[in-house]
Amino acid sequence: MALLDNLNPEQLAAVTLPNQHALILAGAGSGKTRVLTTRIAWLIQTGNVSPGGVLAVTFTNKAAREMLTRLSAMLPINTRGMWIGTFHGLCNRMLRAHYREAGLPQLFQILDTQDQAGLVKRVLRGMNIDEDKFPPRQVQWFINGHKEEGTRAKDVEAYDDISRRMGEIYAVYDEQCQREGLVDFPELLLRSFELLTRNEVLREHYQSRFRHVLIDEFQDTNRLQYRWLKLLAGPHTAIFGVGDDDQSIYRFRGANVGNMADFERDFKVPNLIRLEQNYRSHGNILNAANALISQNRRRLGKNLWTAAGEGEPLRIFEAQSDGYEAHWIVEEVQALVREGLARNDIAILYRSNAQSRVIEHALFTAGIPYRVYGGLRFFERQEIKHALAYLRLIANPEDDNAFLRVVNFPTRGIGARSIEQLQDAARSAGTSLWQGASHLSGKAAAAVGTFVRMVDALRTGTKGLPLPEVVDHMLQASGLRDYYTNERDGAERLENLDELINAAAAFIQDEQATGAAMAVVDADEGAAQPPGDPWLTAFLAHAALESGENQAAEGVEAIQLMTVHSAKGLEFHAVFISGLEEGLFPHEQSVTEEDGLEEERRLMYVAITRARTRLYLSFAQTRLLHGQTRYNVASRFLDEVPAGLMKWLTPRGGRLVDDRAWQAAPPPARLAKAQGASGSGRGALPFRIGQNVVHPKFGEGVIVNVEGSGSDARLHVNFGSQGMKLLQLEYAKLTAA
DNA sequence: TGAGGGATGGGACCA
DNA sequence: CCATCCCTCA
Repeated sequence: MALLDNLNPEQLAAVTLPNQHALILAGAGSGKTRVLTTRIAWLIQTGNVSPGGVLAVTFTNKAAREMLTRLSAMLPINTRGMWIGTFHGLCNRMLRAHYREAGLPQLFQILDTQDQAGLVKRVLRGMNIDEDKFPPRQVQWFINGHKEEGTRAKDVEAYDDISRRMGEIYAVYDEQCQREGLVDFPELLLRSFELLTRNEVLREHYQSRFRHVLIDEFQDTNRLQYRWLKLLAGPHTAIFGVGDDDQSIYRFRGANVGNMADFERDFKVPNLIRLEQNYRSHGNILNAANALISQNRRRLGKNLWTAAGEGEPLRIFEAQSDGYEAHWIVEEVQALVREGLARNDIAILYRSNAQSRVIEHALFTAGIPYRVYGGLRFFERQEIKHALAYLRLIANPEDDNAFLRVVNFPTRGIGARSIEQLQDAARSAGTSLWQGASHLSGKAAAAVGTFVRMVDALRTGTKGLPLPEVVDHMLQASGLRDYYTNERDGAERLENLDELINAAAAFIQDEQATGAAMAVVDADEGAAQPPGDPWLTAFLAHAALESGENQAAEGVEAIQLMTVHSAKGLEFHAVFISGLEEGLFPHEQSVTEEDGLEEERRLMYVAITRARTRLYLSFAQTRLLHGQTRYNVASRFLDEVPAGLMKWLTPRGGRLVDDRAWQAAPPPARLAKAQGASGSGRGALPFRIGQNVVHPKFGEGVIVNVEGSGSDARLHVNFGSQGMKLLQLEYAKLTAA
């Protein structure tokens, strides 16, 4: 069968397993996605299952899209009836189809993280709670944490005053969501879970429908997601879990690697297959990764190998400062590009976003195109959020969040005072702000009334129009377009608003092709047409569920800059891992966390395994972080890679810098210029190593070493009986003896 | 209402 | 250092 050509024995075994539960331990670069999609295609082609009997879950929309694309290339089938998507996307689909049973309004809307934070703040104010004692962020974390454990407000364990109060806030928050018809991300899952738990008929319907449930990135599932899967699996359902415990790097957002072991135990999984042949990296890179990860104690165990040769050694570079490190990276990048390597096949990775600035600066100065991943995405931009708020009001005027966001944007003379009156009116009448508007009197009533009439006109005026035209009309009538036209730096925002019209058009096109998100018109669930515009509702859900990474301009061929986290799943010919310093990578906060160091090591493992042929590791002796210079020790991860695999580009071990070293290697001219005044005057320390000095408190001592330079310099001074002290030159009152 | 000052805090991510 | 938030003041 052509489908199975070119699979290795383990892949083949996984793809053609009988209808039983299976756990596939898929190492980095072992063809995981291929196995998943081929498995689905094989199941369908051999008549084991119909497309409608398949449910496949991923974590990102990108992964879901990729699966669908590959699948339709393999099989001439309509993917419409298949349930392939993210956990949240599939839960949304289920809740749309059974909104009544789930206790939701038909047009419920989805809150993203920002919206949720706004609502939490509103609830806190409404309850007259001190935001210093209950920071909105923590409240949000509390609520989401409990939802992800499957715990409702009434079941929250109150072990002290704080947690009791938090529980009360949680309850009020949920009431408010229910009143406004809003559902946050964890709520999508919890609602869907509760729906299946309580409704036996539905549960059995889905259990018998889905004969094959497949899960990508099993190591990233949280507890609720695992329980959801367990609930969905009926007596005739085979679960096919694919994951890699060594690549579990999302514990901080609730992922529970233990789910893999639990799955094996709970379902007495008869098939455990390891995919250990790596098709991505050269031997030295893999061996480095293997050696590093073998330091972790809690592993299911796996060892990658490759048929490709050893390849090049890892290249290690020690820089004197973060600026040097960036400069060196740029030089290497230029050399690689000169050799003919495509720029987008080169990635520069870092542990935290703050590191990107220096690197960007160096790339920019050298005129090298680059692209930074992360940051604000399309649907998170303020102008887009504003536009979406108007659309939400068209779909559902009871949406207080949307109402508050745009009632006075663009400004129309509705100040804090009027809004307060409106909120009071709504609260005492027990209604939404929209309804509360009719209870107002005086000046506020007039201004708010104008707004309400405008939105009403918008709704009636766009009824029946194609979605892109609805958006276009809204941009005009709301005044958003005018506002950004007159705004000084509004050009880009204006472009984004136009892009929103395109996004709406593209959404409709996609939907007509695949029909994935339009659960409301999903015939086999028997849902009736909703009263509003179903396209608008679906588009709003899409905007909340899909952050819009793909809306970003692809741009020219550019160097890829990103955190190690966002590099997961990607691969490049050449990879730079920068900032390999204790405290940064591994991150300092990780050492106090349980399993923290192991997670950092897994993160490093992910980073290493991104590289196909060339891998650079670098660190800097000094780094400007949070406005002050930090003096670094090389990351322990460098010691955990066998020395034989590495080639040091700088002399090994000369970690501390003295003033002569600075003079021997002056900063490159370009960099010095870029750094301005701070680049000058280096090396001109008033002290030298070996000099005798006097300190007012410690007495006489001798300088044994110098770190850094200029005002950042730190001196190691041996004060004899007083011990060795590390003194910041700027503050220490030292005088020559 | 909105610009600007001052305090504050700073790990990583997707839905 | 930098971004963000809140508060003040014109």
